[in-house]
Amino acid sequence: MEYNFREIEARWREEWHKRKTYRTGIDAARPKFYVLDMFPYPSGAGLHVGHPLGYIASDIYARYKRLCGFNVLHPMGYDAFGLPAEQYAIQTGQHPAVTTEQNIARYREQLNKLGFSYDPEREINTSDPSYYKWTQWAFLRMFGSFYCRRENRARPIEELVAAFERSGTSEVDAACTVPLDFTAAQWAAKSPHEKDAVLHNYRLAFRADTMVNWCEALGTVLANDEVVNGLSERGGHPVMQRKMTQWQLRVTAYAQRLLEGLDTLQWSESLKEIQRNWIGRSEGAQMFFAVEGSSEKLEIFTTRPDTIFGAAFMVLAPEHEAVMALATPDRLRAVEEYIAQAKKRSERERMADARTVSGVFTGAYALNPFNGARIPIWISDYVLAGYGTGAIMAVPAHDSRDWAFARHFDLPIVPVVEGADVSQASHDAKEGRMINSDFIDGLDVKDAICVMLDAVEERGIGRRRVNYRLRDAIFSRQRYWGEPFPIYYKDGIAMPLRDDQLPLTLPRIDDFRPTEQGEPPLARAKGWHTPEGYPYETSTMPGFAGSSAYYLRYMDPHNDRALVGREADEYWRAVDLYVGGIEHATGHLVYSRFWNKFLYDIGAVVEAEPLRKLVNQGMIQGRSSFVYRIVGTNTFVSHGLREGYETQPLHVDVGLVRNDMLDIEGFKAWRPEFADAEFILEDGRYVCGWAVEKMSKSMFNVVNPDRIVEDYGADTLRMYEMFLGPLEQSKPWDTNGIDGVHKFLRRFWRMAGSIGGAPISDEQPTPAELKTLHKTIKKVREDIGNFSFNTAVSALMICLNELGDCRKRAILDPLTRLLHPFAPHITEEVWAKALGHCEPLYDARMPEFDPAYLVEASFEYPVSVNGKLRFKKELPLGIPVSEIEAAVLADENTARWLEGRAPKKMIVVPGKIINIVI
RNA sequence: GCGGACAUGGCGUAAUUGGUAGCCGCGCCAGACUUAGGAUCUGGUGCCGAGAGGCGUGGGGGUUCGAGUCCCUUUGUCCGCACCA
Repeated sequence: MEYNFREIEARWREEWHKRKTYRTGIDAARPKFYVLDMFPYPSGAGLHVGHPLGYIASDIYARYKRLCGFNVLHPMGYDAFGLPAEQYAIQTGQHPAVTTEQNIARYREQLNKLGFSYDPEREINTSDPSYYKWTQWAFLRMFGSFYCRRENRARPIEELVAAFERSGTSEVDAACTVPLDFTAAQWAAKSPHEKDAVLHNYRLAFRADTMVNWCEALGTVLANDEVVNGLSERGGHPVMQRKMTQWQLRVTAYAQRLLEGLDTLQWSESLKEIQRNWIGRSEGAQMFFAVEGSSEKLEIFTTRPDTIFGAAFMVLAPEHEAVMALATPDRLRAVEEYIAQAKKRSERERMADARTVSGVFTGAYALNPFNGARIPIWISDYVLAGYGTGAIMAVPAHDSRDWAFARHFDLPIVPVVEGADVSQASHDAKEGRMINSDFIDGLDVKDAICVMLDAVEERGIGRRRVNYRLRDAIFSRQRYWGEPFPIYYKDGIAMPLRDDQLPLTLPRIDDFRPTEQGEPPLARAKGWHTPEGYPYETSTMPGFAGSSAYYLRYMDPHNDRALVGREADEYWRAVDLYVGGIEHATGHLVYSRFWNKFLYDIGAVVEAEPLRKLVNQGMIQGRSSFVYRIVGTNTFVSHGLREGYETQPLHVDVGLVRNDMLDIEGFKAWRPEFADAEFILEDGRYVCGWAVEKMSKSMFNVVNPDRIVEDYGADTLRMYEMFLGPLEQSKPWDTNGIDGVHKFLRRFWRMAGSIGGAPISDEQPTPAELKTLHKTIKKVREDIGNFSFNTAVSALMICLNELGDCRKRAILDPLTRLLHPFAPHITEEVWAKALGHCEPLYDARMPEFDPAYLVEASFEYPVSVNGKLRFKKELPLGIPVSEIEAAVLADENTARWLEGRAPKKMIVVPGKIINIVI
């Protein structure tokens, strides 16, 4: 009987649904295992063949863990808020809630066809009020908290207020936007608005003026990770720097813990490194420079306090607030012009000419705090307002950017580290001996830094300081399709809703554009205010809000009293395996860790780092096909014959190409312009060219998984996606190879599944069959453990090759279990129908190894003579070296290779190699 | 510019982690069967050479009895960060 995958797969989809096979609950008797995928944003385009790669890998792992006896939580849901649905709504008038619901239905159907073992009752949707209630709830907790540096955790804001009332800022050490200093009396004297502003300076979710990435085309601000090369990640629109009042999350308060936590995670080193760079910790000194003729001090940050005697000039960012006050009257106009020009330039323009040196002198001078030397103060956009203090001391001899600036404006370049020719380039390395540097002359750079840090603190010039590149996350978006803030405004003060007022649901509106006054679309909603008439916040939360704690919600998705109940949290605790793309390295994976650390601080969850192991699947690229049209004609020449013609390559839909051969009739029907196309064939066929490109509609290289499932079945698709190459590697999709995997499943079916062939026998397997089986079990278990699914699939194929035709239960039973994670439908069918098991395969345990057949029981020693490998000698494991030597010398092969000569020595590495030197 | 990863047949890849390079699959070649197909099965397939044999893991050098694997150097590809003081 043929392998009818359509019928088999439909049947088991139905059975799993009916039996609620993958329903998961707390089971204290079994160890738990939590396997999670990064949930998708349900875009209108549906899935292409690249999307399920990670889902297939995680499902294989989840099923494997179940077979090993674990209680596996393996859920799926939808990250449903987001910009594309809203953009689509603006264009078509279709409400995002409607399109999102349609898209989710489509995704669910597509995923369901792939045989994933998700618990359908745990599906979540971030745009569902019962879900975003808890996003709002977490936001309110952050709003009501500050970060106590002394306890190194978040504390209720009421404690801070109490401290202010008691003693002002004197006993407070808290993360803040701007350091403040006031007494209890001064606090008491503040107006409600002033007190509110002070508290926002400390809240973990707060409103403040800040430089933001403003995207005019999208009409919203964007977070740093949503801006790529000065363009918006979504849509690629230009992004400007602009000062605006925005909600923010004080992620910087957690910078150090986010950094340290990385060491406890089983993530790839490269991903950890990306996060370390993103957090960007640097140690140095904060120093104050007096300004000539002014009582104001200029505050700078440097990692190289040792080079202060080489400070030739100071540079301020154009946005620095002291700039206008510093500029002397004769320089004022030049300074103003420069600032105006800098403001006009978009982030992208600024980056584009990063190498062009520009700046103006302010006319003012700072004084070197060590020797009183006059140092001219300049402004330039190579100094960023957002990092450090927005001001630097420039040491052109030892910083390449300062060097370029000094060269351009002909400023002095004084070396303070020995052995550098600073006329050609700066000497940036932190090595060498100090010169021209007063009391630190002769010291090594590293020692000089330490001595200088002490000197700076002793003399009251400044203090040691750690700076982070990480910025606070801008948390409001001027959009409609996101979580509403549970905030209303009373006399201009942001007030939180009470927990029992949650969720604050998103009102229906039908025009999604900003208002004429430039307010967000929510300002159009009628009745968008509290019952008392106080207006609600009109911004909504950004995409990462809903995805920051979703893994917790899966543990307890229907709980309406807590984000996650205590019992569920303590049982499931953390995600044991998280699979997703590397593109979330600096976005979701930073925000999630921050969010969770906060929840941990307030006692809402029990784990500080809940994403224990992370595997990044590679991207599936497209494999585009080309036809070659002879220029000026409608004639197409086959790939191998195009030399000698002037041709223009045209993308052709990969659906019209099979094994690189063009379906000519299909091609003619594809586009009216090709209806009368003519072809120059090679060997009677039209061969297409190909190239690896991003999988996208415009390249006509999108492969839809539905079609693969239709043609080959889900089991084939699953195995082939794994077979394509290492999970973590990017690789192009190429349908060409899929027959090999499909053939394998057909052979398995013929061997184990088909009814009507030879009966399944209870005969004892031969030692060779058993050895093959156990070798395969060992290999597949190891490979799944290492996420090396491609080699696991190979091992299964080899197993069938070696077994030939074997209808023995003792072989087929374990083999079916072993194959099940990869090809769940066919194995269920074989298990129940051909092997006649009554209990579900789902509950079956993996067979234990039979030690008698372990491959390690013996070892094939490679024997080399004078370094040339000659043969392999199979010997039992664990015998002493002397016996190995004797056995090898007695071997007839040895005699042959020695050719009568006596061995000078033997090198025996137990379990490795035997070398004879003659 | 800085940081990271990678480089193996016509193609995707594998290599007991320092031990006979090329497993498995695609493609290709030959054969069988055939209702002629983009089905199935069997065998072959790194390169050069008629053969013996030689050469082969981007290039060059090194360590080692032995290197795809380790070290140095160089070239190329991909990714991340990019005036971060």
